Amino acid sequence: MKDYGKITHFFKDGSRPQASCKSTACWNKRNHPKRRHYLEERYNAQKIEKKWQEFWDREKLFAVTEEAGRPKFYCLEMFPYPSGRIHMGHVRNYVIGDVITRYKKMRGFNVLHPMGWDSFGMPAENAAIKHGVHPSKWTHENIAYMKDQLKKMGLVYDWQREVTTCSPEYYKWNQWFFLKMLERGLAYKKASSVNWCPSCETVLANEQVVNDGCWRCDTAVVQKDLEQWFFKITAYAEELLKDADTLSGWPEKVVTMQRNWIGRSEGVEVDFRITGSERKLRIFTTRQDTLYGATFMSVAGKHPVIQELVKDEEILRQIKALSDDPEEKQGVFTGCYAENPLTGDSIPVYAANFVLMEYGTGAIMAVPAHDQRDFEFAKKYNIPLKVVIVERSGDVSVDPSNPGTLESSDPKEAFEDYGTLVKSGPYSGLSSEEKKKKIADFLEREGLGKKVVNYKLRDWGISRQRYWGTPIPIIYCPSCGIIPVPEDQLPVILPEDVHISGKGGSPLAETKGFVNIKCPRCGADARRETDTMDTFVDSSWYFIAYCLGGNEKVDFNSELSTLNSQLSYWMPVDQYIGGIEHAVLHLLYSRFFTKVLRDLGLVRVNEPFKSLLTQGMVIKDGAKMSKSKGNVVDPDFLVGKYGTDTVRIFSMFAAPPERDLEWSDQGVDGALRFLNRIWTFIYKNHDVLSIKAGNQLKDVSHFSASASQLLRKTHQTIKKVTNSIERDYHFNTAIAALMELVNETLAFSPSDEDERDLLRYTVRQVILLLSPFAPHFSEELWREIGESGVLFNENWPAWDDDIAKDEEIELVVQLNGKVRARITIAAGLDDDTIRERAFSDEKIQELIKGKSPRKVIVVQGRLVNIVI
RNA sequence: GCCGAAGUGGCGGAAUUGGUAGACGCGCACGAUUGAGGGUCGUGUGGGGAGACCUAUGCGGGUUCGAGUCCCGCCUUCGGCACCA
Repeated sequence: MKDYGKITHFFKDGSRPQASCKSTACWNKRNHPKRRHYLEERYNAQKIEKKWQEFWDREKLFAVTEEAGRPKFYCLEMFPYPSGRIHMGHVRNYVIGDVITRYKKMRGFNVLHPMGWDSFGMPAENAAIKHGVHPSKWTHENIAYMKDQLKKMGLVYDWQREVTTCSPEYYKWNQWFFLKMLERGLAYKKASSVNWCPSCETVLANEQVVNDGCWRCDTAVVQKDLEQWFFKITAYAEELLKDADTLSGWPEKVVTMQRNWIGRSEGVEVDFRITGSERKLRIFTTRQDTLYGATFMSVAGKHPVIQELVKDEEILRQIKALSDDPEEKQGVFTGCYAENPLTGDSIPVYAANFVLMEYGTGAIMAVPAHDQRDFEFAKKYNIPLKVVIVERSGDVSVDPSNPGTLESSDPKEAFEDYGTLVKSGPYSGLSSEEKKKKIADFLEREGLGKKVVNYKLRDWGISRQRYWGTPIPIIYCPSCGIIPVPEDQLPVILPEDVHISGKGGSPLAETKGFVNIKCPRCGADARRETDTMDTFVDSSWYFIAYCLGGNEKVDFNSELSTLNSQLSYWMPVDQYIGGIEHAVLHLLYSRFFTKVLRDLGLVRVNEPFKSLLTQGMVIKDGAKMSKSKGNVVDPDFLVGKYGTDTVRIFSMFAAPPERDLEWSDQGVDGALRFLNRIWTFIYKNHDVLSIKAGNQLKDVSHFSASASQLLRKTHQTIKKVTNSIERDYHFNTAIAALMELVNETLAFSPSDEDERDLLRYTVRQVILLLSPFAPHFSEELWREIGESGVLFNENWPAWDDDIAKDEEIELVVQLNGKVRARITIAAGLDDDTIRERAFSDEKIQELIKGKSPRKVIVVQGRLVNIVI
């Protein structure tokens, strides 16, 4: 175990950062050579930040190893796509993580805080098309630049664990997972109608279509029939849903979005016999209680039954011509009739534009009286309604034989609620809920149907017709068919010498050296798969790669026991921080991958992320920062102008992390002012403060009122800052509390040596509390007050509740709930005494003169309310 | 349409279990320092009123000694889903 506490020098070569008082006005320089200033007179952020960044980097202070018995904390921020430069959203995200990391470190945790690059993806290809630079070169240059930016922000990571998803060492394992999933039937290929982005010229998964547009470029998505590879995420639908209940550290909003996305519904599948045919039409419904009310059926335009049974060309033409406008219900009568299995009624079968082939069975029974869509459809095509459920109306019981039907009363809309059944044969008079179960049982018993569970969640299509991604390790052989690349031939390297034109299809298809290959089974000429994987595959397990030591160290074939000891030490991620935009996409895929990896015996956790913090956007002038709006703030510029500590303080102070943050240049000035005031104060009081403070105060009994107050405030602040961080990472209130303490500290003038001790003690606590937020600044001041260790190896300050307790409190005296007086009393008096004090107040006596109070309420530490 | 979150000074935002509304910061005003500006420091700052006081947390009700906080009904804004049978 590293003993950080014993570091006495600063750099490995034994040199120390030089004390640097250049001020000629500094008398200490002449008179007290042994107590020289460490600080310069003025706060020069650029200078000190560079120094400490080099120091942290050189000492690798955030390199961690598993230490059995020491509590771990895995703090993770969503890794960036290396688009070229860090933006303010990154700054906010990563500063939050850095503050948590430094805080947890000071609380004694073994903190894993890694960083990497989500470096496969379209912008690299676009750059290649536009500027003729190879995606690889472009990506690696961006990574180098952005890594430097992160360091300049004072973010500390275990860079030894860095991952870069576009490197073969990394994407090899994407391919390996693919093969493992193929073996288990979790990866498969099928032809289907897919979402196609004409601009990106690639397929998109369902989750990646946002408002009918591409999640990346907003281009309208079209449907296209293609063969592509899928991951069978639906095999885990039930578990993903069930385990959503265990995500107590996640925002409820995100969990709800995932539940809705999975979209579980319980119902029955029922077979309807088609009149004059052996063909049965299977439908899915969750409202089998309305089965008696079915007056027609609807099937999707693409339903196979149409091809089988409809012979009339004109009808087929009309079905094809059905509009896909969601506003307008449209249908065509197929000429077929079906039999209701419960009533034997013959009802017409329509093709309808609102029935989805992809959900359920692609066919429904239509109950216009109890489903709004069916209702609208029935009205349009003059199909009769049959009311089978009526509202339960209090104590008025409905006579099942004569329900007073709504049929004649021409309802305006369908009655979709549960209620009491009418006109439903033997089930009449029962409640919907009761009948649902009975009918389901009956159908199952009679072989007419079965209970099923349906999900909205679709399998995850991962094929992308792009170059800059992980090659799918598959070979197509004319005689052997689809052959997986043998495991020992991984990775299938993405060739570098390709021509990227941006015109149609993947460039890999035209790269002969890549495509043409011998079949590993029979040796015949064969072709490689030229699609690459969705980049969300890369980000679905990167948090596991970090645990194993980063890019080069990942090896899932190595001894499982070694793997397991690393993974079970670090996993799950204790705190994950990132944008809400991944609420479904990345977070759902990662949960799925974790479960698959668990079933492969690689990890032991069911869920990857214990707690999730979704930070708000950074906005300016009321809108999200964007080039087109011209309201972007450049982090490089800010750090150059103010220094990163000021930027960090403002970012953490201006709003709680989950809310949007309105950027304010004047607010940043204020943050700098705050730091400057502390700096100047410590510099000016050098002769008092440069003496190292003890951890205990000697004698506080004779303290002046102002000294007692400062001591109390110090402990109150430690408590408040700690609680703000622990409770919900509300750094804004933590910093506000620190500002209050600083204000009081600066106003304090000690009157003797014990009180000077107090000042030293308080300043020491301030620096410790400030250090996660303004780390460079704090390290510098730490030296000035005679300390030598590294700040984040110090213990986080503790408070004493007895000292933090107020001795005197101001009490509000209310008359009938309105504040009428304020009295100052000693803390801890009993109710009777407090009441007495309240009544003896002159103003109160005046106001209640002659009246006798009806009631007096005493709230300890708060107020007295006299009701007259 | 359905689901969820949020509405507090000129602005960003504070307010354990219902208990002093507006902490902290920005801005603004006045004063000090300075030749001047900037910077820094001090004082003040929800609205109304000379004042005692009155009035204020989107709007309207309710519960309570007491409501930003709890309940009912609306309005607005922002997110998510949107024919899922």
